[in-house]
Amino acid sequence: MERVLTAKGAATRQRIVEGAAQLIRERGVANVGLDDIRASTATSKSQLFHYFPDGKADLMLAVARYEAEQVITDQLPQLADLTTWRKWQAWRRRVIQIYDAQRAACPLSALTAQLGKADPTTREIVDGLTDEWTGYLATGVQALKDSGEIDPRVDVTRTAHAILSAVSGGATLLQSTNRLSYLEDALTEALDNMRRPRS
Amino acid sequence: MERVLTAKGAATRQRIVEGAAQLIRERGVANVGLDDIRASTATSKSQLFHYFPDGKADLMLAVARYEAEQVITDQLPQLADLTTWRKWQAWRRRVIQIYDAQRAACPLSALTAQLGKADPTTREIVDGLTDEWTGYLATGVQALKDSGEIDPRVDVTRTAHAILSAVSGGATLLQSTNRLSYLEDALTEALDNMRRPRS
DNA sequence: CCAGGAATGGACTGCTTGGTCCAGTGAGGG
DNA sequence: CCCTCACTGGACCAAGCAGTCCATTCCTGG
Repeated sequence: MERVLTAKGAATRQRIVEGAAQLIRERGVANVGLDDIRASTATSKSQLFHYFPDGKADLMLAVARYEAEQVITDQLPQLADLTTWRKWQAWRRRVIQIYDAQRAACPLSALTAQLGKADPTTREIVDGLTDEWTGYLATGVQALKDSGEIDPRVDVTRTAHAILSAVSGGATLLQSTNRLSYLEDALTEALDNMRRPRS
Repeated sequence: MERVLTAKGAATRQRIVEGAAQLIRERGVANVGLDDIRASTATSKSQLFHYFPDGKADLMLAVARYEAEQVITDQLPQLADLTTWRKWQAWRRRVIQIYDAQRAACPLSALTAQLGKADPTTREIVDGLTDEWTGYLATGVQALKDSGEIDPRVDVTRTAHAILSAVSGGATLLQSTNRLSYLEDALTEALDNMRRPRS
């Protein structure tokens, strides 16, 4: 599976993945062919198959991995340091800023919906991203509990799930309606909710 | 644009739309061709173009309209009667039941992501659905305020947006991860949040 | 400096698929 | 009864696209 790559080869491969990701964000995966990627990245057909022997599916998987990684790194460092209420707010602003800027598709949902949902490799990528993201959020909720900033009766997992759902849903609706308010409102509510006393 | 349709013709057209919708739910829009639809609905190529003169795009739009309508009607009558807290809970159960049953794709996000996001007709369909859905939810939140079941300081629009985002995000994550807990947790939190006293 | 494998260019192929065309069939209104 | 027009069947076409192949160039270690 793994081939020997020189530094130059690795650079070309990376250029292909990033160029393909860019095109897919702009036009959607259905409207991007290998020839488009070839033209956009100044490569030739044989290079595409040299670096991705299994063809388009192989390349799309690499793009999915790249985008999944981007989703997390775009939110760093805030996502990894949710230790105080103020830092949660900073993360919230960061998330809104990211999605406001890219508008287009949340790569996560775009790729999930469009690559075969049944494909186990795709599932693995998405599951990994979801778990990692949930983990960061849960750690942050727990930190607020530990420091006494929120009610100790708060259910950590459920709260983390609710917050992630808010981001995901807000991003989906942003993409559908081009209105940012869903994401803003959903995040505001989900975060405020965390601080309200339990009954 | 509008052609004369006999009763028989209308039935055939409807059979095509429903069959196409079914196939798309199962396999995703990228993996459904006109020949698949033709085979699955026991029709011929010429019928497809007879009822949808502009071809595949035309048919896909009809499917989108059909699915958007389904999203609302599936939630009736509960969605239209959110006048007490118990009825909100009944709606919540209904939503979870629907998505648990269909698992596959939320037709909304599936179609949104895959048809051209830029296409104004698609946007119109999705916007209409979103607005209608938000409207039902906002009416329900207002009803609880009017009856005194929730704090009068609750922001109706923001709450409605947060709840819709919770459903959308929960559905997206269900589709991605095949786990129902995101939707359950997000809805539980969003609804509980509505009842908590404001500060 | 020279082999040998990595990297690149681009022509070519075969299949899939959206879309066209025309020849028939059938049912309802005059 | 029959004439018209909606309806149906399916062969056929052309374009787009993933994937193949081979010739050529580049780079690096020995």
